[in-house]
Parts: sequence; C-alpha cells; structure tokens
Amino acid sequence: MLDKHYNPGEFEKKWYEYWEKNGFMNADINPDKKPFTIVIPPPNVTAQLHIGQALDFTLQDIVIRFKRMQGYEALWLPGEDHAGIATQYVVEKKIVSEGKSKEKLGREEFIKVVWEWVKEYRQRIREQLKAIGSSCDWRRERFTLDEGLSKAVTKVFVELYKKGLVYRGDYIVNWCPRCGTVLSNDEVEYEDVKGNLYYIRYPIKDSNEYVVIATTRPETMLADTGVAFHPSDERYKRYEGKSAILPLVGRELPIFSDKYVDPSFGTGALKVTPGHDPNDFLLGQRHGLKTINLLDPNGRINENGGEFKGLTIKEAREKVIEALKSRGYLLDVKEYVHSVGHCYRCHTEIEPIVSKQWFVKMKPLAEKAMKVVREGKIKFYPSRWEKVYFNWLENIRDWCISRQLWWGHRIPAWYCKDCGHITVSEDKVQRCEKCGSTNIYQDEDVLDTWFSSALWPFSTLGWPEKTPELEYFYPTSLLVTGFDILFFWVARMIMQGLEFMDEIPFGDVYLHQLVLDRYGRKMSKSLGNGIDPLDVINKYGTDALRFTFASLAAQGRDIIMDEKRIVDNKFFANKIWNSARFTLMNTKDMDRTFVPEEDELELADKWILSRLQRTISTVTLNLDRYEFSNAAKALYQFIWSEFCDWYIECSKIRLYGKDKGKKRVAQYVLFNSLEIILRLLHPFMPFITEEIWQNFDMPIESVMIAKWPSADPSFINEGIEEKMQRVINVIKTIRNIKSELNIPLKVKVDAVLNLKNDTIASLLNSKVEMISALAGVVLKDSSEEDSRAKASGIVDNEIEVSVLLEEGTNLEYERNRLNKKLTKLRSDIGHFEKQLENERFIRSAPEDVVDDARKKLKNYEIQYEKVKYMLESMQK
RNA sequence: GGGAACGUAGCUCAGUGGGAGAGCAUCUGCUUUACACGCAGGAGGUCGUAGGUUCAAAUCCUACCGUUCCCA
Repeated sequence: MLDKHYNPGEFEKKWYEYWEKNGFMNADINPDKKPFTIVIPPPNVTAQLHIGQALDFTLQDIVIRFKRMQGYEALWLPGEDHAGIATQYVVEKKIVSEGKSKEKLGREEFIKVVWEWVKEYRQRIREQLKAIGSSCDWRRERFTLDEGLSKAVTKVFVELYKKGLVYRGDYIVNWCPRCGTVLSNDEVEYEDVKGNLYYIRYPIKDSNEYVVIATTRPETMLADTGVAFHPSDERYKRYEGKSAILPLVGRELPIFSDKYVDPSFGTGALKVTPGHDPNDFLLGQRHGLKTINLLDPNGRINENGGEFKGLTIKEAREKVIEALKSRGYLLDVKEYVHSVGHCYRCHTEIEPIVSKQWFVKMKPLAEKAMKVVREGKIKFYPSRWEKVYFNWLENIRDWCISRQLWWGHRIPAWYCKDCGHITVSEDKVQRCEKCGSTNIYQDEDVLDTWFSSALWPFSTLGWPEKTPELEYFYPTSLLVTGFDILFFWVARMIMQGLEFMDEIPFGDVYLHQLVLDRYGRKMSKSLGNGIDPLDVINKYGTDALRFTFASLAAQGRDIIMDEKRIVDNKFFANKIWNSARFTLMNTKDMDRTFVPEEDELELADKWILSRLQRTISTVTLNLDRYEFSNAAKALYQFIWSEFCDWYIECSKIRLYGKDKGKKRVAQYVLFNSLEIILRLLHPFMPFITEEIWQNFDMPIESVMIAKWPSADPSFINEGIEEKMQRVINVIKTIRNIKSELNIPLKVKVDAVLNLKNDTIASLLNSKVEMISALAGVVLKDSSEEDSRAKASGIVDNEIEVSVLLEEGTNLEYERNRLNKKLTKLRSDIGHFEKQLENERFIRSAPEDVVDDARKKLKNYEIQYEKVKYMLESMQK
C-alpha cells in the first residue's frame, strides 16, 4: 500500500540498484534490434557535477529510456574526461595548500597524486549520475586516459602528422602565465577591463620630428619592430619609408602603411609588436618585420628587455612608464576600457607570445565538417545553431594542440639532438629515424584535452581496434550538450569522425540551454548562487528535478532555475502518487482478465481513452523532435486536468456504487489508463513510476523495460470528446453560478436544464448522475412549475441551465453576472459584425473563415437575446 | 567592428496570418473519505516603439529602443 504522501527518498536508491542488478541498462550487440547510441559528454574529473550537467544528463536519460522502451538496443555510454589543464590546476592548488609544490614532487610523483584525485572524483561523479537516474551501461564506462583511448589519441596524432595536417611551427599563441601553458584561441575569454591609453613619443630618425603612438600595453614597446599607419592617413604619409627610434631601447623601427591600422584609434599611428600581439604578428609577417620575444618561460622579461630583465609583466609596465615619463617620452595618459583575454580555467590575463607549438591544420577538416551539416546528414536542434557552426568554421584558424602540462597525453614526438630531425611515432622511439642516433628525447608537452575528447564517439567503442561494438553502435544517434562547447567539442568530433571513421559521429545534435539562477545570472562559485543537484534531490526527489528540467527545456537559450519550479513539480509528483493510490485502493478486487465490451463503456470512459491516445501521440511526437517541454506539458495537462480532475471524479460514482458490472468497467479503464500513464511518464520520472509499478504487481518486472505505448487511432473519437466537453461545460456553468452566488460547491441546489432538442436531451439525461455529483445539484424536470427565482447560464446555443434560488437570495450578484456576460457578448457581436461588413473580407478571405465568422456572429446574437431575456425577467 | 538571439499577464515561458494562452504567484469560497503537496471559482495583457505588406498581423518586412550571448 502506498503512503498518503510521496516520499521519494524512501525508494529512489532501491530502484536504481534493482535496474543495475538486473542489467536493464545494459546494451549488447543484437542484430535483431536497431541500435540507438548516446555517448555521454564526459564530465571533467575536476569536481562533482553541477546543475547544468544534471540537466544535460537528464535529457539524455529521457531519450535513452524512451528509445529503450520503443525497442531499440539503447546504449548510453558513460565516462569521464581527464581535463588536463583544469585538473592539473585544482590538484596543484590542493598540494600548495598542503605546503607542497608540483616542482618539489616532480612529474612522476605529481601525476600519482592526480590519479588519486581522479579515482575519488570519478567515484563521486558515478554516484551522482546514478542519483539522477542515468541509465548508463556501466560495463562500458571509459576515461579519456584509458589505455585504449590513449592509443587512439597517439594514432590520430601520428596519422594527421603523416598527412601533413599536424605540424610544428612558430606562431603567436596565448600563454597563461599562471598555468604556464599555451592555450588554443577558443580557451581564451575576452573581458572588458579598465585600463589606460598611454601616449608615447617616438622620435623620427635624423630629424627633430616625432610621432605619437597610443597604446594600452606600454611594456610591450620593448619588443616593437615597426610603426604603421593607414595608407590614406595624410598625417603620416611623409614618414613612410623612414625610421623611428624606439625610446628606451634605441632600436630603429621601419615606418610603413597598412590598411589594417584604424586611423581613428588613438593618434592613428600604431606601434607594431609581432612578438606580443596577434594582429601585429600578422602585420609583421606581411611586412617582413622581426619578431622579438620578451618573455622567458617563467613569465619574466628576458635579455631582450635590456634594463627591465627579470621583471614580471606587471612590474615591467610600471617601470617602463616611469622611465618614459622621466625621460620625457610619455605625453599623456587617458582612461580606457579595452577587451583583454583571460584564461578560461584560472582567469589570469593571458599573454600573447610567439613560440614553437604543435598545430592542427583546420581548413581541410572544416570543409568536410561543414559539408555534412549542409547536406543534412547531421541535424542541429534547435536548427539556428547551424548558422553559428558555419560562421565559426568559415573563419577557422589553426588549432594549437600542445600544452605545457604534465597531466595528459604526452606528445608522441622525439627530437634528435644530433641531426635535429623529429621522429613521430605510435611506438616508443629509441633512435632517430633519420640518422639512427640514440641521442634523442621526447617532447615534454601533452596534448590539448579536446584533442582526445574529439575522438570520444569512436575511441570509447574500441577504435583503433575494429571491434564489433564499433561496427554496431557507430555512428552514434544523438549528442546532447550545452551550446557553450559547440566549437570546443562538437565541431571537432565531427571533423575527427569524418577523418578517421569516414563517417559522421552522430546524426542529431541537441544543444540545450545554460542553467541560470532565478535572477537570470550565471551560476558561479564567486556568486555562491550555484545549486547542488544532490541538495535538490534530497529535498524534492530526483523525479521533481528531472520533470522540471524537461518542462524548461524549450527552444530558448537560458533556463532560469528557480527552486519554486522544482517545488511545483514535487506537487505534481504527489498528485501522480495520489492518483495511483486512489487507483490501487479501488482496483484491489478487480479481475485483470476482464475486458469490457465496447457498449459497456460510458461516455467518460471513451473520453479518457480518446484523450489518452492523443496524449500518447503528442508525447511521442515531441520526444522524437527533442521538444522536451512540449512533451512534459502534455503529460502534466493530461494527468492533472483530465485524468485526475475529470476521469477519477467521474469514476467514483461507479466505483463507490452498488452495480458490480458498472464498477468493473470503471476499474478496467482506470487501471489501464494509469498503466499507460506510468509508461509515458517513465522516461521523465523513472523512480516514482517504478515504485508505483511495483506496487501494482504488474506482469512485467520493471516499467523500464515495458513497451512504449503506441497510439491507437481507433480510440480517438472527436464526437465523444465534444459530447464530454458539453457535459463538462454544463457542470462548469453551474459551478460558476453557485460560486458567484456564494453557494459552496457541496451544498446541493435544485437546477433545471433547458434543452433545445431531443438529441441534447438524451445526452444530458444519461449524465444526470455525473452532473449532480460534480456540480452539486439536484436536477428537476423542466416541465414542473416552480415559482422560485432563477439564476441562469448559457452553456451553448442548445443548452441553458437555471439554478433555482432559495427565498431571500440576493439577486444583485446574479444581475451583475448577467450584465457582465451581456457586455462580453455585445463586444463579441461587434467584432464579427465589423468583420462581416467589410466587403473585401468577404471577397478575399477563404470561404471557411467567412462561414465561421457568420456562424459565430449568429450564435452570439442568439445568446445575447437569451441573456437579455433572463435579465428582463429578473427585473420584474 | 562582425554574427546569433530575445522583448507576450506580477514571475517563468508557449504561441510563425484568422476573435490573446499555460504554470506559478495573487484574490474569493471550501476539513468533499486519492491528494490542503488539495478542490472549486475569479481578476489580471493597447503582445517593446513607430512605420509598412495584407481583407486580416503577437505572428511577415523595415527602422528604432532595450536586454543577452558568441566571435574579433
């Protein structure tokens, strides 16, 4: 027996264990079934899961449970990501707080400590995934640093190198001084920072003239190798071809023109620093300028900085400004807000530097990746993301993949100290492949984490081995992730899938929103506004959280997460719980083998079955389109406003009545409706549906492996729905009248129905019991004379209902009600009269629209007359 | 500077050419034996602004105002 209140904490864990023990979540190669595969976006092992990931995994689980019930061999492959830079950062922070440092520990020891961290957090993540209800096949769990996956990474690197798509070169890259590594362009976040614009005088060689240059980063002047202006800028034309003398340093700088320079910025003259600015780097390449690197690997000014050697960037800036000022070069300082790149992991300001790094040539890969989306082989949901995807790929630049970290896949490249040759190989290299020397060493750096996650859809299935799993489950069916990693991850998976599998990695990409707090702010540690999914689960239950996610997962870009929404859905779960409790209480004695004949079904039975079929098709259709919120809304509306509010209430008459034959028909419909509801609801609310299912002693051992209901159109009956709606409207009209007159619903009043014809009469006469029970009335024969005052309402053109009033009832309320109704009808009539008076409307609008307007006008006119008559007869 | 969105009831959002919708909040009345985590009934919007297209615009077009995100 079910408790009066829904207490999710009491059963959630139990059912997850039950599913796991019975292997319901496992997927195996099965030639008789079609596969449906999702690989999890592997969470970083840096921390436990946050609410955004809870959303991500909930949506995946909804789809995977749906597909599993539909009969697919549904594989949801779980795993975690080693997250190179991020994990190294958090572990480093931890050991520093313990008074240690990674340098003191050394590479090998440090990596050991990281593995300990990884072990702990992988376990935490697993537990959280289970708490959310994720039905993953845990036997297939993977980690990006697993042996097999590492082999895949090496193979991809080597093959791309052989194809010339991976190369090593000097280029301007983003360097994070805190992490001590370079980053890819995509790992840099730009932010407006308040700074200054410094106006510096650059003397012209062999003259008394000078140009003034404005810069936000005066310290980089030490590495200046040119001065530029816009070709059309008359102010500087005469200096073209001359040289400027770099203050403090004395180096000669060629002066030249280039369209890149913005004449309206600062003074229109630009100092060019190819070694420390990405745009200047390109400019320098175009004009053959020297590139000077100012920084040593520790982030301090090197010998190229002359007197400033040994200082950090920040210190150097102050000293340079001081020197410029004291030597008369600094003319002005103005406040200025400009955009500065920050490390996406530790938020330190990044330094553009020129350095030798490994890159992936992106253009050829990008072409193919665009093609498959253009041809519709990969579909984005919502589709507008395709534009963003194309925009990025069209402007793509080469991808810097080497990282100066210890934690990650070591770059499989060996340098020969004798001949300088680079040997790139999948196996450990002992001698230089060119000169045979053993005087070689492996690259110290590791690969960007995203380089390995780009292979995730096939490396997790066994690639580079030709496994049967790969054959069966690849390409995967769906990828669900946040739009924030569209470039980092989604696009790169598409490229690598096409390059190495010769096939797309997935057919559908669903990009969900980001979860914001209830004020629409991003959740962050510094704001302290993050929501821990486990807290929510403990408070309201997993199913309430999951249903909330589903309801909010619409086409918008954000999800505003207000705890109130979760509370609402906990109430919904309680409602479901109690409808099941009611059903259980009232079907204990039922014979489950009994199936009623069609003519035994009452209006309400046929109605709920018809509505149920519609709900099945609505939910199925919307899940097929990944329209989670529409599916959730359809379920909410059906369960609460139709099944509970109307069907259960109607069924009570028979369930509590004496007629055994009628009772068992109601039991049949009630039980079977609930059973279908449980199946439909299961992907959204797996725990409560399982708990209820098990209480009903169903023949199938878990709702999770029950079949997804398929809509049976033969049960859909518009005529029945319309009839039921009219009965409902009668009841609502009576309730409305009573409420306006302050008569409590349960106080029975006498009422009379005025019906236009026999068809209506026979419909309503058969529903007298229902109307009496649900509206709280005793229906009187309309032919009987009754001198009591009446309060009447129009249900529609053919049905009028009058409540007979006791002596002394204040009729003022009733008059107000009718007058309000009259005003409404008058405006309705006005609207359609106006429309129909318009000749052009009659001429141009489709016939059915015109007919419809005519019909409505006529109806309103009839009703208007009736209400007017009612009012007049009350006046007397 | 380039690109993508968004602006509808107090809040969160549905609604892609034919009379403005939902949930929550709010108001009123109810200890109705599944559920007060409930039941019933109300009130609440010139659909950001201004033009245009159309017989007809929340919906299509243009401009503007406001908000957000991505890229440089």
